[in-house]
Amino acid sequence: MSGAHPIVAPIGAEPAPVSQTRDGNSSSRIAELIRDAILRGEYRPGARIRQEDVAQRFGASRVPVREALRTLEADGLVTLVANAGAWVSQLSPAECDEVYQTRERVEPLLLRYAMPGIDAATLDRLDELVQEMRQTDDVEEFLRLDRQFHLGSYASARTTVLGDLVHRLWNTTQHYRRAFTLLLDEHSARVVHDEHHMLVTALRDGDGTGAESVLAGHIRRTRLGLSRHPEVFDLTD
Amino acid sequence: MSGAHPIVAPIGAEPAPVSQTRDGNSSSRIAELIRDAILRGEYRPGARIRQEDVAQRFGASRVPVREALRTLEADGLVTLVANAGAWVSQLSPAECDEVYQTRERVEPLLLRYAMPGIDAATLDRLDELVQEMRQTDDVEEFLRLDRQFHLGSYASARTTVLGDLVHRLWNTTQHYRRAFTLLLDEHSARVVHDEHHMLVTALRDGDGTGAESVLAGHIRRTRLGLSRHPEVFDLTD
DNA sequence: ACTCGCCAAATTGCATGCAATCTGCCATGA
DNA sequence: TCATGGCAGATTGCATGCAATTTGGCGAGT
Repeated sequence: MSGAHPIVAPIGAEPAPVSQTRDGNSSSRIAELIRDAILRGEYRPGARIRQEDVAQRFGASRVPVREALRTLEADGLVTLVANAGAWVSQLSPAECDEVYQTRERVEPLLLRYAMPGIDAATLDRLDELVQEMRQTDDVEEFLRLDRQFHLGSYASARTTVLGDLVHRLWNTTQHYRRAFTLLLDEHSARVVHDEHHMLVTALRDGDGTGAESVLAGHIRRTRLGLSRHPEVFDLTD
Repeated sequence: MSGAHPIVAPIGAEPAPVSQTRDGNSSSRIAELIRDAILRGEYRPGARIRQEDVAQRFGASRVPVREALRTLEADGLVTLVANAGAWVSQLSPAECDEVYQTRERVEPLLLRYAMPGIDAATLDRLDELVQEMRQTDDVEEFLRLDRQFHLGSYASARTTVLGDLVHRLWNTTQHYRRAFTLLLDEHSARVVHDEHHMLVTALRDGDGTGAESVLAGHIRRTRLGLSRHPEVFDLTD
């Protein structure tokens, strides 16, 4: 995520490079591959990541792997300890709560940035996603759709730092969303779907304040739900 | 900043390493040195950073320098372009506005986290800083005191991600705060000082909501001030 | 049975060197 | 005069190899 939107196209004292992020970069590629593996749940929180393993797996030497791990550390997905190694980051209940409180304040802002760019086609697509979420029973499928729904609602925001920040917050809490989704009873699930629907309705009505408020409440509800299920953080791997 | 508070002490499937961040790490050390140089203004926005130069300057090879640059890229202080090089990041007016809007929402939250830990001694120290800011005429001194004041008011917050996030936001806007401070007329400066004083008063009264609101307004005022001075972003290096 | 200290294997940290790519300048031609 | 192509120097990207540190188990001692 980070690096996807460079803070600025470098224009400097010295001639600016062409801004074509070729990304033929081995370390960027590896960072993305490890990130995906973590988000998919292939690497689980607390699991150790050995440089040599990753290097061999992706056909590179340990140097670009180390750079990728630095990137992921800053993303909050990996915890590095000098001379000891790298582990997939874990969140304590308090830390997860912190991330959700941050999301509660920041995502409505990002949504506001996105609103001018949300057209009818986007709204229809969001409605579709709400329906698909209502119909699926598969946790992984739900997670994928939920992510598509929310990040999709932000997609038209022409931001640089804020979009990246929200992506990071989503990534660091991905595991706990997965565990929490498993615990959703039918009533809670219905509330979630209704809130999604209310969000789309507010967006369709051009009600920015309403949309912000629905979204904040939605995140808040999830945060409170998580705080009632500390067992989500027991990683009996 | 990032890495100072690992998301969590790694406790995992495999034996957990001792959490003593020895930081004898060459790349961490170099990241910090470059970060300081950027914040001091020694490297200016848009300036190119050559790996070999940094390596020689700090007595290391290019490998740890590259890792440090990756860290700083994720911090938003450096922009990397594959096969071309590293530049000190620049913010466009729109991006800076974005960062300030984010701060406006996030810093009051961090302040709320900090409040329970703010004792009388801290409040006295904050008052002292307000006085010192009133008295100084030196821009660098003011910047230093202002940073101490605000980050100091957050210091007792026992957070992990939120504290780091705020530090990052402060760092990426440091150059523009410096340029903006130069433009402050006497009236605006007085308003700033008064707001600082109001913040301490609210904190002393245990008025959390008031403190949050003063802080949000303070950041907002600065943001609007910046938007009236686009020349701050002309980097005639 | 339990603790402590030590040693070999495993792993990380980094310097070196070479290949790939880009930058900036100069020659060539319109 | 200006645009274009291409080459040499400079710079980045990465594989290799070695030194430093940690890990985990074994044995001595209590």
